[in-house]
Amino acid sequence: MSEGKAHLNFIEEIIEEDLRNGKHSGRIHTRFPPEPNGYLHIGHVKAITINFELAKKYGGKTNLRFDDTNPTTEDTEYVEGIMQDIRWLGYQWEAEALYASDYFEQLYQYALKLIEMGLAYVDDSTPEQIAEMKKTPTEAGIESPYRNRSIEENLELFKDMRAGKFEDGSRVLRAKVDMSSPNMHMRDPVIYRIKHEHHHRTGDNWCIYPMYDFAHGQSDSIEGITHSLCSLEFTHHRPLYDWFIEKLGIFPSRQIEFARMNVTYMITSKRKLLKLVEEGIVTGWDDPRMPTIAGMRRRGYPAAALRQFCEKAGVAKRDNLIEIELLESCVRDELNRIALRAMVVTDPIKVVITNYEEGKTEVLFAENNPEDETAGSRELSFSNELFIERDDFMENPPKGYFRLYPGGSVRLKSAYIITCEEVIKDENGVLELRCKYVPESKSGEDTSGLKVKGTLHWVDAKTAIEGEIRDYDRLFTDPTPAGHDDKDVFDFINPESLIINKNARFESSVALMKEGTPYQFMRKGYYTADRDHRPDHPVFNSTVNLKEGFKVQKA
RNA sequence: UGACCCAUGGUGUAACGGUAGCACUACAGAUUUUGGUUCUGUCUGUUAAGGUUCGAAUCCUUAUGGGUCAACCA
Repeated sequence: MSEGKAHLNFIEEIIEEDLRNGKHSGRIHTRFPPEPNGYLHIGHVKAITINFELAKKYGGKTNLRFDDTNPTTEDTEYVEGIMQDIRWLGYQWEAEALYASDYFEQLYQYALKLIEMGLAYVDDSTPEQIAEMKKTPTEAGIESPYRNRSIEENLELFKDMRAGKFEDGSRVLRAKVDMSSPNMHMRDPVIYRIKHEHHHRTGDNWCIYPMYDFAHGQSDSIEGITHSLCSLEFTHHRPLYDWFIEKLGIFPSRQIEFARMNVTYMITSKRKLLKLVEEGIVTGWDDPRMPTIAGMRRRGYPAAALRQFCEKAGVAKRDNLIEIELLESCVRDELNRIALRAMVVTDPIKVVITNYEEGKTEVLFAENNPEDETAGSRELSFSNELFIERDDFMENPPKGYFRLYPGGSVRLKSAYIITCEEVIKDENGVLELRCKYVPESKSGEDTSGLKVKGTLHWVDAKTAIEGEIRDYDRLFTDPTPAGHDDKDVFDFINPESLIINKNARFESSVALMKEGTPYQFMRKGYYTADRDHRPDHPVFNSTVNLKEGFKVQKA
């Protein structure tokens, strides 16, 4: 890392302050606490990196704890997916994955303790009545008629709740805090509800389940979490978090809130993401256009780039909207370093080399990665029939165009310099280009003395493999699709977010390429083989384009 | 209109009472067998008004703007 003064974010400042004061003997322990009810997305990546990187930086530990206190929405399927995603991001949690449901008995005991202290009561009111009595933020709430039940009665009722003697929704356990607090969360929050439902881990052992507020802080405390990092919307929960810890006299974990990350052209609403899948706008949770970790992985975004992105985006408490260009920059930066180069012509136009012996095939060599000598080189076949990109030829080139045009010369990457001598057309356009090559201009041993402006990618028509390229663009046409009061995100679906091209010609080495490995198709962009990829039928997903310094205006 | 949080270039984030910096973006230029990479440069900023101070992005006050909170969700 860079020398000089370290720029600490506000969480690091708090941690270093705690370290200076010898708090918790210098121990740092964080946690990532997803609810297993969906797939992880870009917003979670932020939370994951903050928790794991902070612990790493200060020699601490990070737990993975599933916040599984609501059996209605949770499932083991999600547990598996979440663990896979975190591992893929490059993080390893402390020991085994933990579950809030492992603490159900302990939490129950805490609740009994609270009742015994006169700080919790069973309320028989309906949900509507409870909401009514809470009133509004500007108006003090009123106390429930059940608020002053005796401790004995509360104990008996709560035990009966656990024993399954009551119907769902007929009663709840509430903490006795302050019905007139300006903080709505302190107005006697519900801490246990009755749900006769099957839990993905505890099965049918319980019919009462703790609410978030009664599970999260205590779980942190049980695990000895020192710094419990969460997003800003939990700020109002902190007084309650502290209240339970204080009344119960348990380990004082500290909650710290940061602003969650928003990225242009992306949405993170679970409901809306689900709708994209259900309506078939995308092919699934791992569609390469999805902001899910699974989607970004399939798209070809490297885990290191995602980590780098979060680090560069920083952490603070103000609302933010980070431009997706920063993410793409991180992706390109990483890919430029590691991606092997290859040549693929996406929209082929045939080139015949008139002065090259027909039937002859020559082997040329091309470096795999100019950024990395150890990446070695590969073989390319060359013959009198080639393909180049349709965009790389213009009959009437504009000023500043230095690709191929009638009478013009270009270098074919890692091969020879060619000159266009004849254009064969029909009414639909250019059919074929007839060119001469310069034998002395062979790449690496060029004695021709010729200098050309342009270098084009190409493939040998005789050995090229035909295949498919799936070109992905932003899913939405608006940078903040969810940020309009008068419009829905579905009003901003980009109709061209996926363009499938089945006419691409790949150099023959594509047969050796593997799913998930990043490649740079020279002068086009970064791509990764999809799971549908086969050696004889290539299928690649576009990850991100190369930066373009020159744009050809289409006629 | 109750409480709480926040306000630095187009975007994000630093500066902890003492030269407003870095990154992304955009735009130039150099290098280049990828119009990529690399390198160099340019543009643009402390929400406002008062106050404290030799000195304020930073401390205080007020205003303005934005956000959050009223699930038996997390």
